[in-house]
Amino acid sequence: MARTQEERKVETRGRLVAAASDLFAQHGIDAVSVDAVADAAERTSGAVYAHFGSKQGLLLAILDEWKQALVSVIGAQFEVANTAQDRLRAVWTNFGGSSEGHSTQRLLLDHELWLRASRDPEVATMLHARYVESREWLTKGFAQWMADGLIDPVVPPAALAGLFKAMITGMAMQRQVDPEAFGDDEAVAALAALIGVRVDSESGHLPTEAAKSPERPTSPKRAKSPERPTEHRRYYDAPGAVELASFKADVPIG
Amino acid sequence: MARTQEERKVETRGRLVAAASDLFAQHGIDAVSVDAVADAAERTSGAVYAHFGSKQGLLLAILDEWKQALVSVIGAQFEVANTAQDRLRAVWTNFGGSSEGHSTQRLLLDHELWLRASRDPEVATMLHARYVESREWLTKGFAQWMADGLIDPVVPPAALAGLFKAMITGMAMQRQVDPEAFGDDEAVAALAALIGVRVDSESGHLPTEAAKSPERPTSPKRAKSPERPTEHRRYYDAPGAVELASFKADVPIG
DNA sequence: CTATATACATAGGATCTACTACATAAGAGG
DNA sequence: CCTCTTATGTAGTAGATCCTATGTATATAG
Repeated sequence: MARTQEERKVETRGRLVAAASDLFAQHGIDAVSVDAVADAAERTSGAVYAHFGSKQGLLLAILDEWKQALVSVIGAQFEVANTAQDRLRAVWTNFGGSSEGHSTQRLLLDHELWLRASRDPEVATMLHARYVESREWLTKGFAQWMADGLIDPVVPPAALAGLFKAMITGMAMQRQVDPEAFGDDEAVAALAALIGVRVDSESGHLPTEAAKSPERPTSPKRAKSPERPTEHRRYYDAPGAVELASFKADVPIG
Repeated sequence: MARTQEERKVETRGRLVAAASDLFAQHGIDAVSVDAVADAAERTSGAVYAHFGSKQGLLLAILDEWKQALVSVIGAQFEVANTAQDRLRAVWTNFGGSSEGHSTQRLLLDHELWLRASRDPEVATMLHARYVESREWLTKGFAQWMADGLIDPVVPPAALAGLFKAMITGMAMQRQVDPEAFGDDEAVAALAALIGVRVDSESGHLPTEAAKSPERPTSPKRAKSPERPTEHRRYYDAPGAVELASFKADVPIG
């Protein structure tokens, strides 16, 4: 079986990155030796240094590899369900809810990287880029939802994207150490409150976008009765309100 | 200067724990050697092993030491301001807002411990205990606020405590890597939405508790007009609603 | 004042790890 | 086939780290 050198190279690189991701997530970066990674990839440490130059280089390669994969995953989740509540639930179960298997590994590795980024500028730069990308993606989604009248968030979409990710991450962390802190329903309710999901009080469901979209085309001012003093403040009332375009960075979910 | 042996022992133990906390937070647990800790405490590694038996033991001792300190800090923050909005702002600036100095170190060490807890059951047990304690404390506070009619959260107080901490932690993380993701105002707005701060629409302030408390003594059902289909769901409408007593654990802020 | 126990210091061993030269095998090109 | 280049394997080193065994000075007790 004659394989081209390029193929060989690509495969081992893939093997090494995959093995490193798994091991780093499972045992922590510092607890995993370069040799262990190479063994798991059925290669040797020589290959690691030929490809990445150092253990740090391997780490950065992992980060680079992740930029795309993540966005597409969360994107898919957002499109399957068609009530907003169900979408939130899907996202939550996928990224924070299930406390075993893949999503936990993702969470652990993400935190490992976060910690390193807080101390190593090089890692910080790459992680920041990843966050920015995912934030922009989420921002667009939320802006569309707003335009469709599906949601009525307390902050503008750009900030909403960051806060949404922050909330998911925070909730996932909490659940990891203390599973009884809150239930899935409460988690979803909290997310709903943040993004201001409009709920049909009878069905508990959001109208479908097709039916609703023409009704509120550009997120007009909500007709609120001035005599209700306990209404939540909306972002367009708030003094610190900012425009969508003024935001530049965000944090991804995985 | 004749010091009793007990005094000597207590002092070195304190020195070691303090030095370890600082160094671990600053450089990460794995990057700090036992000798480095001892040096910083002006002792030797022998003292470390005499006191804690292992590096892990030192870690657990740090966790133990922290259980109290934290609760009192956040407690103080909650009492200084008297509008709910200002209290939220105070908590946020103290734990997540400022991206330098003490609060960042706390954040880093907290994450370091969280990561270890996710892999080491022994650490997990202690961290869990710490979370439980702080959750119970927060729950009481929120329950009181609800009774005073200050807030109208989307979930019951017990879950609210966990979600509140989750949100703060998540936001602080986000800001660490991407400071431009959202502003302080948006962060506070998000917290306000979660806990359902009642805002006087004219002043933007919550009435003082003294003035408000007699008015709504036990968080009665909010008079909501049935014809407003986009109202947020409240926890007492939700199917997964749970009683306060059924919650047992929570996550501390520091 | 002597004896014992305590709290910490000192020195070193065994192990591990990131990384480096060098070796080898296999594809690429003529 | 014969050479050049590339991808990976092999072996070894220097340094760091956790921990142990033992020494020592100070406090406490009789």
